[in-house]
Amino acid sequence: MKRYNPKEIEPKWQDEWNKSGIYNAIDFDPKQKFVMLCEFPYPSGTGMHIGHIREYTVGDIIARQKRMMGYNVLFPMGYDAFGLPTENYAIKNKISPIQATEDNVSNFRVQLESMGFSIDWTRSFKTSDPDYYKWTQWLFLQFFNNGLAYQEEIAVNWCPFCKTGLANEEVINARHERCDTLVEKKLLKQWLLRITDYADRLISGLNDVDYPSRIADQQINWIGKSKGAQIDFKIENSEHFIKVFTTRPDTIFGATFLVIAPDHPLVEEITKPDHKKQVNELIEQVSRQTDVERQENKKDKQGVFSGSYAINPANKEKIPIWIADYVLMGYGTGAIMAVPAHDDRDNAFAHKYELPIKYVVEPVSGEAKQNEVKKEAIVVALRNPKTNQYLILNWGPRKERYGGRLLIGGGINQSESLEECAKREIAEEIGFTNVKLVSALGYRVHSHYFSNVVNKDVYAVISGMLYDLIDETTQETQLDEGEKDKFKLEWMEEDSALRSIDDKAHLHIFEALVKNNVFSGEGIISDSGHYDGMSSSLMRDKIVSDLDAQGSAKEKVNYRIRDWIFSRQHYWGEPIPIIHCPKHGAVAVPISDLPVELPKVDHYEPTDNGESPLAAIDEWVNVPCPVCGGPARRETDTMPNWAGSSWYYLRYFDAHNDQAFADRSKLDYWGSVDLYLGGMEHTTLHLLYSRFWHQFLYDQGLVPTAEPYAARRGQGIILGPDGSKMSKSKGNIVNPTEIIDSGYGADSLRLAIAFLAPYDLTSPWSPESLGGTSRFLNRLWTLVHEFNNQDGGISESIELKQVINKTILKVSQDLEQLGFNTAIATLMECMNEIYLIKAKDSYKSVEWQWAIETLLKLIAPFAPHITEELWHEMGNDDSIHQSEWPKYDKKYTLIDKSIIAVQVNGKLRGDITLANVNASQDDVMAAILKDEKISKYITDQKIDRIIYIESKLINLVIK
RNA sequence: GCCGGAAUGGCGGAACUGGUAUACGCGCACGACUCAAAAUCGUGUUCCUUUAUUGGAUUGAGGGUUCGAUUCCCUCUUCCGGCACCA
Repeated sequence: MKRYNPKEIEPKWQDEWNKSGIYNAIDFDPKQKFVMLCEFPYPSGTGMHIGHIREYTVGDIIARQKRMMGYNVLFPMGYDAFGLPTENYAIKNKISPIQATEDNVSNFRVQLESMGFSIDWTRSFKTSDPDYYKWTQWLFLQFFNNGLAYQEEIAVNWCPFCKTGLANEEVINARHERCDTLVEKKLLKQWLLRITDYADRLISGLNDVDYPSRIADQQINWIGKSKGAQIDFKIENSEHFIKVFTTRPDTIFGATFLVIAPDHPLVEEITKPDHKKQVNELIEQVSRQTDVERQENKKDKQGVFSGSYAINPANKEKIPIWIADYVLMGYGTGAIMAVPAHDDRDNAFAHKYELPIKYVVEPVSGEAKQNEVKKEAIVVALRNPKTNQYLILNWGPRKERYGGRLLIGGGINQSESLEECAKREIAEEIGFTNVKLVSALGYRVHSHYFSNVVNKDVYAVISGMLYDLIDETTQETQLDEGEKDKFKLEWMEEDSALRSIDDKAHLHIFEALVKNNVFSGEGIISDSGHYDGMSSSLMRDKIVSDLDAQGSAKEKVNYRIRDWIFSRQHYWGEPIPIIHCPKHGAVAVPISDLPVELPKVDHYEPTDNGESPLAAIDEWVNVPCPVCGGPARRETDTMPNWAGSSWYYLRYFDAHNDQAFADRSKLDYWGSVDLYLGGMEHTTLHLLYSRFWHQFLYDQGLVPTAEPYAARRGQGIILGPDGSKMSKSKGNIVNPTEIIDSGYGADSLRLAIAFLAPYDLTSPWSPESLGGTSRFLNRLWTLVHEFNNQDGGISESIELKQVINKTILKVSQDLEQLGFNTAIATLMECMNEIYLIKAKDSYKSVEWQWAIETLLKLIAPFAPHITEELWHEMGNDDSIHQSEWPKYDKKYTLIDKSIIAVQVNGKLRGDITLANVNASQDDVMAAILKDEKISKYITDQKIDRIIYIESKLINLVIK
């Protein structure tokens, strides 16, 4: 018998497929289309890594199965070729980036083919092809012509290692995501794309696509929409207003000062002469700070008083204007109203500079009920300073509406001060008389609860206080006889008290007093004129509309996302197709002159001065203005490497069109991508950028769909065998080419990688699993060869039909949900069972022929080479990959006998087997009583209840 | 701090809308074949107890709902990812 040798059969079939072109997609085919897209690779010098293999293997499995299911599948591949790594690689090796790209691309192509991916190579391209980037430039001009691409001088994130400006999305923890270098700020004139105009659409569009919530949430998070109000505060003795953005306009009566950013345009205007020195010092100090230092100094906020005051438009009060580093010019309006009572940062700042704190929101717990008894009350946290413990009253087990552990509390008597009340309650309930007030909560707490003392619903407005116990001598308590034993006293440390207090209002008071928490939640408005008593959510709408009526506020939505910085100061990218004319400003390069090709030069090293290396090439830079023909200069910045990938999927629909980025009829046919696989790290980069481009193109009527990708799945990272991220320095990199060459072959690798874990899960690579998958393929090989060598014997096996049909059902279901690991497990199980069946009987028959061919088809998407080989060895002439996906026969997937689990009081005590599928409860009970092993658990017991789940389980409840 | 996700044998992981936890694979142990090894095949493999039978425990921890919870609810711990002086 011939041995299974992947090295022999895999290249053979790869060649065969290449020649026959069976994987090429057909435009306008009447079959239903399916676009299976995987993120195209960046052709680096190091070749493909295992992460690529995972993504493309999974994409290939789906593409192959969909093809067998009768879809017209487009499974394309290209190369994301522009960008820094190639440029750096070329500089280092002293070759041109064009050459470096060619070399790397052909290397990738060989690797991709060695995996047997069913890619339509006729539609392949790389983003650095002038034929391709012509259209990237053309699309950029659509943005430009619609005012969505603009130039501005701004402080950009500058990577000193890569010597280029970066988009916010490329900066992770103040470092460049590619090279991990700390970024600096540099003032440069940059091209930007107005992605902020699409912020809302990028959020709402997520409702129309099938993305996992972790991806959608991350994008929503990144866009950072927050609803609030913009409020104008008039500067005293000035015509100017300071606009502040706040999400909590309901707290405006608590605004005791304003803070503006050090780089706010009004700083000079409001700074009084005798404050100038301090203000300038602050500005200088802040400007020296790097982002990292700013992060570190977060806790210690620096600020100075400007000397000016503003008028709070809500109550016309005069409040000081401060300048401080914790307010950022880059978000909102660069100015805030500070409400130290209800904001952590403002609170810290107010404490540091001794600014007033005014409470205007009071928390509420419980729900208001009809006919509540309203009362004023106090709650006291009593501390023993010697032991640092707090007194808790234990009112017995916590019931639905009363009991549990509480602080000391009680109602306030008429004409009694809070302190008198507190002292009285402590004395009455506990008996301590020598206590001292430590602090009182600045606001009250509203609590709706049920009192079992008066047997009524109570609405208490509670003042909280913290007392120290000075003298532990106990005096007789003055409780009534009945009340005495109602609670026990417990002394607790702070932590256990926080965990033990059962009532929300008491807990809030305790936490606020002991931990000095700032209350930033919702509640009831107080100390705010005629708004008192409103809920904060109602107040929020009311105050904005009232102030709006005076013209000093309006509703406002703010976004965290910034416009996309689109300039790069590098050679290896698409030139931005703009010509700067002294008379006409920035002028678009006419379409007939596209593409603006990169000049072929010897030196293209980046510069330190923020200028692109292209700026030094005079003969390329100096061109006539397309409008007036006068002397003008080309834009010398290039596009980021996210440009080419923002629309590449559309190009696959019509890859070689030189009249348009793609023909409209082909765009209409292929529509949007049906399934898009890619890395989680692109969620707020490429995935967001390309959705933005696509939405814009849709608005321009250039594409037929509103969203580019109907469904997206993010892939988990494959870690090194040691469980940590693969990296050169750790030496734990797994090289796919080595695995193929070692003799396991592509099929074993494909199986191992798909079997490893669910696609979206990060998990470590285990080299041993290749042994398992390769054993599985060997068993398949043996099965078919033994079958082919049999001569005669007839077998009719219901069992065989059942096994195969159940496998068809399960594998089809699993693939639908991208459950590759469980699909393979099912196939392995199927193989095990087939071996058991075949051991019982000779198996040359029509039925076995069908069973084995079906099994081959089910395995074909996972292991395309070996199945194609065996398919042909069984006498088929066509390709298995063009055969039809098997359908299951329902008759053989149903259960034909029942094994019923028997539980007694929920504990498994055995099982009984009945021939009848729909056995009644009485049948089952009869069988149980006959079964000694099980019935011993129920003899002499009264069966209280029987729960019977047909053909599955019976549970006998015994008292 | 905020938003996601996760926690199941020695390891990767499985379990549909609550219904026999640990499928499948790896690893390990023993056996067969072999002079021997590898490969292959067979058997076993959650843990504790026991020679075995048996019994008991078990899905990060604690509580709840239920006849029954890996699955639902509450509290907490740890880990991973994202955001973060965002007003």
